[in-house]
Parts: sequence; C-alpha cells; structure tokens
Amino acid sequence: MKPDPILDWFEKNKRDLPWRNTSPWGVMISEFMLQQTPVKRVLPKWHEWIDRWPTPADLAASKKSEAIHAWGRLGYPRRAIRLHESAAAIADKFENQVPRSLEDLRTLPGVGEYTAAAIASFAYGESALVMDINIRRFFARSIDGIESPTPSPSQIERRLRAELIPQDGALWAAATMELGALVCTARTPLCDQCPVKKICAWRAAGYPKSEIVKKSQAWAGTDRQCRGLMVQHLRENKSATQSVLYKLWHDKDQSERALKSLIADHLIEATGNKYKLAD
DNA sequence: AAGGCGGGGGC
DNA sequence: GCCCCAGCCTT
Repeated sequence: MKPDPILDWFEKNKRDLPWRNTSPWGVMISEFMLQQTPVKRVLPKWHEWIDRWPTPADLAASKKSEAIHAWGRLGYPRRAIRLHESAAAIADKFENQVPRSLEDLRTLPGVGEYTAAAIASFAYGESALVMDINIRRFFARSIDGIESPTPSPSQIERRLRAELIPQDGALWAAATMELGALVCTARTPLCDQCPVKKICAWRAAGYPKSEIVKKSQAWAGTDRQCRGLMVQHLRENKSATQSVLYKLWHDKDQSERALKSLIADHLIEATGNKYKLAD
C-alpha cells in the first residue's frame, strides 16, 4: 500500500491522549467535554469522570446535581446535564453500551452530527464523516485554498469531504484532526512542518502571509508615510523571524536608495500591490 | 440562518 | 481587548 504522508506524520507526531485507548464510554465522555473546550483543560477532568463513573449506568445512578458539580468550571454546564441524561438512556435502552450506529447515537441528548461521527469513528473504528473545526480548517486550506471554513458545514462541504475518505476512515479522521490541531492551526500555522505543504492550495496562493506583508497590505499606500512605517517596522523586528525583507535590511552593501528599491520590488512581488519609492 | 451558551489561555 | 477552542440546540 502506498504510504500516506498524513498517516505517516500522524504516527510520528500524535499526542498520547488517554481517550485514544479507552472504552466507548470513555470516548463519549471526552467528546462531550471537548465540545468547544481545549484538550489541555479537558485532560484532568476526563480522568476524574472516567474513574468515578466507569460505565454509563454508574453516572446514571448518581444525581443530576452530582454531575453538574463534578463538571466544575469546564464551561457550558448544560453538557453535564445532557451527558447525565444520555447515560441514563444508554443504561435503560441500550443495555449500558454506548450505541455504535449514527442513528442510535443521534437519539442521545447532546450528541449532534459531529459527536455522533466522532464516537462511531474513534470508539468503534467506523468510517464516519467527522467534521470538527480542525478537520474543516485543514481541508478549507489544503483543498479550497481559503483560510477558514464557513461557520457551519454546508451540504456541498459534506459531500466533497465524504468523497475524500479513504479505506481506513477512522485513522484518517484522527490524523487530519491532529494535523489541524497541531500544525494547521487557526493562527500562525506551522506550515514548514506540514506533510502536505507542497500540494496545499492555500499555500500555493501565497499564504500564510508574513507579518510584514500583512502590514504592508494594510498600509496599502505608496507614499512616503507608508514607507516610513514599513522601515520602522523592520527596525522594531530585527530579532523577528528571518524574512526576505529582514535580510535586505541588513545587507550593508546596499546603498539606501538601492535598498529601498529592493524592498519595493519585494513588496510588489509579495503583495501584488504597486509601491513607489519615496525619495 | 442566526443567536445563545462558559470559561480560560494566547497574543 | 479580541480570538479561539474535537458543538449543540432553539428561534
């Protein structure tokens, strides 16, 4: 089988998260806690819950108030109530086993489209269409060439993403999600570490822009004042990441006039805008 | 298709 | 201060 650069990257770089090797109930607890809450903050609370309530029936046997209190300060406490209600439904209607089918999962309170797919995929290895914010952002960039996905997935997006799912869809979902979380991040993505940077549509379109290019675009001017701001920015960022502009700035062999000319050429190339030289 | 719902960390 | 985070549910 052909090696997949994404799966290869995943094998080498994945985090050792406790819900990667646990019961379906453990996966379900993690998915509820991870709804709009970062991994870092979920970790201790997940251990606390899975130790205290090892199966759905255990949680269902506790009072709702206990669940709410144990939720602590994770945020969106309604999730604790819904998880408690889901546990009762699982104990009562599903023989204390977290359902495997999307249809059954969706009957549980607090289980939406994403969470159902995530449980089916991560707990049972099903090739479900998992579309969390990490996966959606990764594909928005690498495939569509745009920085961010729409607020909620459209039917078109669902259809196009479903076509991409390979044989082992569960592993693929975990890998792309991790890639979005660790490399293709919302702010300051680490493109140099990305296994698909060479075929990324967003990158091919010239993104992400460097800070200096973003600023120069924001200035959008061609007059002396804009150039002054640019030069000031370069002075203030001497220790910043090495950019072409930074190198030019430190090239002592260039005369002031020639330096400005080089900077202007670079900006035109990088931004597509026209910059006139300030004398 | 919007808007509400929590709280904490990063810049 | 604003943005972001493995979303869900009700208008």
